[in-house]
Amino acid sequence: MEITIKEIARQAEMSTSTVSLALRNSDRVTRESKKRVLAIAKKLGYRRNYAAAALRTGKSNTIGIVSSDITQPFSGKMIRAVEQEVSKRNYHFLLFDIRNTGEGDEFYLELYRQRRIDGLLFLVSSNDIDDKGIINLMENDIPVVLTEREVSGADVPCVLIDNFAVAMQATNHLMKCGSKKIVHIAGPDKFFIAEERIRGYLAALKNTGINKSVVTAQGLGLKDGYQAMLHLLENSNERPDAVFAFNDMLAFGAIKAIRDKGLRVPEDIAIVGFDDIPMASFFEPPLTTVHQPVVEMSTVGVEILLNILEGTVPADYSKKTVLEPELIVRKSCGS
Amino acid sequence: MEITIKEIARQAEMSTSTVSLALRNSDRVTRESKKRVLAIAKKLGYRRNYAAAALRTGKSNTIGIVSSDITQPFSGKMIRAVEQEVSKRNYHFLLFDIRNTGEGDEFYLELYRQRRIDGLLFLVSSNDIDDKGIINLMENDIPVVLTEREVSGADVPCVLIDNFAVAMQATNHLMKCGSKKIVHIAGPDKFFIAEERIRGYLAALKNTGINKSVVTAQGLGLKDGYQAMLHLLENSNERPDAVFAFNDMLAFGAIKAIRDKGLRVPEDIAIVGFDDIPMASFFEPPLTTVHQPVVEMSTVGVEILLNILEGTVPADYSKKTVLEPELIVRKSCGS
DNA sequence: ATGAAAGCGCTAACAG
DNA sequence: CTGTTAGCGCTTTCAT
Repeated sequence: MEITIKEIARQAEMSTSTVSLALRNSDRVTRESKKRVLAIAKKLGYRRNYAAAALRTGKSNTIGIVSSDITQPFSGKMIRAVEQEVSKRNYHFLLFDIRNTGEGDEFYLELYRQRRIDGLLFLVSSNDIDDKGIINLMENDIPVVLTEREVSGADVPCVLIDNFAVAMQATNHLMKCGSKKIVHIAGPDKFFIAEERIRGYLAALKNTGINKSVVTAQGLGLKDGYQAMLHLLENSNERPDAVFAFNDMLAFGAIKAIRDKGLRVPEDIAIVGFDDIPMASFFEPPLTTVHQPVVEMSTVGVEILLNILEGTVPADYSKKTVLEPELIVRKSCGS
Repeated sequence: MEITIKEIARQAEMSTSTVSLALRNSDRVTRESKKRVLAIAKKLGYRRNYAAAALRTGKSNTIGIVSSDITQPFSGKMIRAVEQEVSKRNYHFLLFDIRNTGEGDEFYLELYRQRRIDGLLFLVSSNDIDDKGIINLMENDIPVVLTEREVSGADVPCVLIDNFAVAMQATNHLMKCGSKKIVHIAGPDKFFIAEERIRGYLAALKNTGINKSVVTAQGLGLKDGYQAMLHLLENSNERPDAVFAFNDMLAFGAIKAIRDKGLRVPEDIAIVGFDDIPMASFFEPPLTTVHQPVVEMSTVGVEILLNILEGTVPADYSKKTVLEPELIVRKSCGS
């Protein structure tokens, strides 16, 4: 038989409402009573039935996490950070890969109503869910927090890094290393951040006399980087001497293509990646790349969402949080 | 205002109980009535309140998924497969990284009672949760399914690959390629499968005259493979000419150590990995490794668990499902 | 085949 | 500060 507050109330000789309040540490209950209730609860091994509480309050203590692609190297890190933060604050989370949830926002609306999730954290930088979708969620009073992107024209809480600035920095670094013909392998169009990084790349090259050349990869995997690079090597009349890749996997794919063509990294072509996945430092040559504060990004995202849910948003709170990435210089651009 | 079955009942001029049955497609309701109910439900945008159903039935339509380490390359794949299967059958899942859940089984018992999860799927091959813990869960009537491991002496449903046989096959392959001194870099002791692979390695070498040599890595990362290999290279009087690594990341780490010592792969030292992560085919040299049917493993695991939950376990069901891994021969052992 | 009624365990007015 | 009471939305006897 499961222990309920009714049973505790009986043993403590109080009403269930007092027990309920005591259990939630309300200050409408005396210390004494709380102590008695807690003792009995502990003795009996009482566990709150969240389903009952959820039915009554309409709150489930559960948030939804939507990931771009849980298969990507750093998604795991983000999710683990989410788990830590969420459990610290006595919440749980339901995880969704956006590639499984179909188009648009109906899925999440459904989720919100059926499962009574309290809010939604998007770990998504693509337009698999677009601005309109996000706004629609907000208009349906679903608390939403975004990482890796923002919604222009609407005040949606978000936590970002400055992709533009760091892409510029990466490109500048390549120039500092002596590269004269720098190409950018961009992420697919559907990623908002791909566009920001393109802009950073272009800005760095402005007025330098260096030609601008952007190839868009088909996806985010090794294969996509390989193909993009191969295309570049086989179809441009002038061989690039440097590549700034949208992410490390594309960079690795590109390196493979470069080597397949009998060229060397960094001697013939220098490379900068993005993400600093574990492999980056172990690859030969060790990859110069941009380290993103992914753990912090997701942790902060969760914090903001839970603060909103609990009405404890700090007074000085700004909807837009910007975190600092860092260019990690290793060997793939020469030294 | 949320739409409830009460509202549907009012509009359909039936009782809530009939509506409830109709919505769940019971055959105690006429076709006609079902059709009417469904039409109205659709028109109104009715969404079942799972919290209420959970309170009433004690079932949450939610399972718990426990992962060894969501940061590992193939955890993402497994989890995505889980998500697909689970949502197909109208369930949800709560995800836990075993490194976040602390010691033993109390955590899951708690989870079961508080959140009313219906069952638990372990995607875990380590003894972070031990046999006793698993058995304890079962004795508390929590449906449990295991992947990547079994519990000796207890009939716990599990889905496995034959680590012993394939490790043997991998080692044999190395011999076939001409290696005479084959070393095994094993996974940490806490992984059950590490021991099985050691046994396979040893069995392959039995009566061949080849010395057996097992080094245990400290962890599963690149760094750990690097250190293990370095240790090997610096401390054994006779240099190995082949390495069978517990997984691909260890293999890559080992390769780095080999190269740092001025040796070549595969000319000086041949390598076989395990897991076939995406990088394996792109690495230089492309890595010979064991491909695990991870997607199938987790999909089957979920299927079994949900079948148990819904009482639809097939008659021919065997508690132990064994899946076939496959040795993928590439270039890292010579050709 | 359908309806009436009870109740899952909890929380929240409201009263005292 | 504590108790009484009602009810969240659903499922499930038990009648009819």
